[in-house]
Amino acid sequence: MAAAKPGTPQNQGDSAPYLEGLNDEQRTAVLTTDGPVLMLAGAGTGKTRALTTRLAHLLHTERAQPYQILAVTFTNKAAREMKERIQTLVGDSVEGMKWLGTFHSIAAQILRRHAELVGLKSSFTILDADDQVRLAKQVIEAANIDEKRWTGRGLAAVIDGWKNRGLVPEKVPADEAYHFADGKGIQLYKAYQSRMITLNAADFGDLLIHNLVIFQNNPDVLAEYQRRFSYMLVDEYQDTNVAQYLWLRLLAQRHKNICCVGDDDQSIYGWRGAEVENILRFEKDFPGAAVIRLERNYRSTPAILGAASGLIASNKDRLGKTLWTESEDGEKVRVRGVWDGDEEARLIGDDIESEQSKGRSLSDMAVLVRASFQMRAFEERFNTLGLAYRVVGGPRFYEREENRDALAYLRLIRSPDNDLAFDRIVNKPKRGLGNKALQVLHKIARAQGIPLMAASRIALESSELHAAARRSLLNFVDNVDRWARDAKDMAPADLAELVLEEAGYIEMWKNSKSPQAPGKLDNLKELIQAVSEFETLEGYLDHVALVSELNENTGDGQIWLMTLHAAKGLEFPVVFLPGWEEEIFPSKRSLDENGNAALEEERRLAYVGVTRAEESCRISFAANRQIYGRWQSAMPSRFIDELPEEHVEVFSEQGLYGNTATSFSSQSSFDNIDIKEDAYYENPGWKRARNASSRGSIKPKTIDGRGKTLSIGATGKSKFKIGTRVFHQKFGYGKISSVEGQKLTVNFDHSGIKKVIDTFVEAA
DNA sequence: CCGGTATGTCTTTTT
DNA sequence: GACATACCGG
Repeated sequence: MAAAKPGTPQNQGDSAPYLEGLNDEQRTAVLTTDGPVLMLAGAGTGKTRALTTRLAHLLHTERAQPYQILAVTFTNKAAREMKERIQTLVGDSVEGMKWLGTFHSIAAQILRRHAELVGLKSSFTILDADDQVRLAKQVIEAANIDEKRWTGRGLAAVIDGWKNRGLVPEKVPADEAYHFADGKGIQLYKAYQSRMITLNAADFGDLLIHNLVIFQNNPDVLAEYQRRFSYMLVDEYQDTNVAQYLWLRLLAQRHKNICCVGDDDQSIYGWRGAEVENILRFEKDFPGAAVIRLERNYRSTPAILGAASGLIASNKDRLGKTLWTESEDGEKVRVRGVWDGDEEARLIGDDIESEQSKGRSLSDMAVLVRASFQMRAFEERFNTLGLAYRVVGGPRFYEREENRDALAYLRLIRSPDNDLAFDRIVNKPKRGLGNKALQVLHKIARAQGIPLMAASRIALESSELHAAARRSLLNFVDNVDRWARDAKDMAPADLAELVLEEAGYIEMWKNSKSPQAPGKLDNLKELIQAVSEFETLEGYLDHVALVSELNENTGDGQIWLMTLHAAKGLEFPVVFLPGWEEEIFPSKRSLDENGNAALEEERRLAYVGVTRAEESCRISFAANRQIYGRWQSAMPSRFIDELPEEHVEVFSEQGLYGNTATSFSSQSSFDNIDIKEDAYYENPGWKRARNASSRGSIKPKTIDGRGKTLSIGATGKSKFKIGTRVFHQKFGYGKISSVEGQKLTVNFDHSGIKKVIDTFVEAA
């Protein structure tokens, strides 16, 4: 562990009321206002409190005016929360903090002011991920590259990767060109960028890249912002990518009052370009930086904290923290092995009902999964039980087909040059303007270097289109023109309604016999409702570009269901962590792509999961699971083995983790368990598991102090030998091809080769 | 031009 | 198993 080097708190004597109740470290973090500060804040250590108080302190002591503070977060939600909490501390002067927001929204603000310096107009549109892929695809098509091999999606990902690293096409290392389309990667990147300029558009990565270019080429502009931002604060610093890091470093050069807050153990966005390196390197980047560690945890019980700490200790390259708590001992972390995914959902459902019957609110409980496909089993189970639940993160509102279509209409009305919008809705609903007509328009547009709307007008004058197509296109163009006039003196919500109605778009869904149609109509109503909160169409479209969700409805009385990623920053009294199986968690795909770095990131994800829990943390794994419609056998996650056994209690039928009686404690904690609480031992699911395994006694076990971590995986010896024919409940008959501890590799007659635990097969 | 079937894909996700 | 895209036949 690196030695902590707390900075000298300036103004130590300050005794403003907002400082009350802070612990020493938090207080130091608030009062060390000048110079670079790295605040290493472990999970549940009151980070947000320290950070908002710090901002309040800067304002209160008039070290800075609200508009001189740059405060960046990653999500809109985090920005909103920060604003609200500062407001409770300093009141309305928070309104002056116009530089409080996400990286992207602040970069967009700056770019709008200087757009012409990179060849854009300040009215540029911001493209979302879907548009990016579409555009990338067009670029590939135009370059005559095999679209089967090199997809738009792939190109968009490569370009995104470069942008995350702050690389404009000219700066991409030559040897990286070969990663895509036989060396054409950079050329395609260039083509993509010039297409963006023609469209007067910027994607999310561009917002930052353009900022960097502007700052580097225009020292006067950079100096202006450097002067302005006398204090800077960055939340979730461990999630910054290189581009964001460069941006921050440029802006901080003058005053050097930059405070970065983060936790290297919670860096879980590496796959999106985040560099943990940024936080590990902070003291080198900013010599003389004060490093303040927040290590007192106010959230979880000692067992939960102990389990999490033990788990994360397997990672190398950590700055190192020792979390501690004064809270009372609570229950140990529970690990439960079950037969299959259905049973897992059933048992968790039962647990939730039993907690509920003890008076716990549903909104105090959360199910956190590795990947969203795991959610379905729980949704189904909750539905049959009649339990209210709420999915966080699911399909995003503005990414839904109908909403994107509606937005395309509005965007086209606002900027007729928006070819992407034109493409999207010119034939939606069907107007008889299919591929052929579109090809004509594209040809004209490309030949003359004009937008598709303008090309349409020319096509109408020519005879290149059939009469029917021409009539239809004329009608469409006239409509768009008329709506653009209407837009000038109509409330945006009224306009949206009028347009969708007159375009026949509402009608299209009303006539649709798709089972999803009613839901889509509801979404359109919601969208119009959302528009009505804005006074101008521009205001609305600008807002939408940087926000993917509607304002969240509160989750009172509903179980939370979300991915581990979505859970970062949240906390719940009871947390369920299902699906702790090899290949799912850690995710095989992730490991295949990024090896050990990915494994460490998966482990951090596990750490994030466990540390969300305040009182009760319940991990589970299933021996069999249906993935993509196929049954797969699964081994318990290595992360389960890494949990320190003193903090863990295993509830499972004996066979599941393959231990013989001797490798377990003979001391059973069964007698200590409140039967009402753990009624699942008598419920149908449990009985089924018992019958299915058709083996021995089922008792919960406590692990005693022999050995340091759990050994649920491959301990014990199997009684089976290579070559033995066996029978498995789900996979049928097969022959053993290898034995490793109690893991068997079996070649099943009908299900192929699988790894199974020996207690799940019997000699045939 | 449209609507049907075949084929391929399937983390994590904010902006 | 579900969904999206792609291609083919009417």
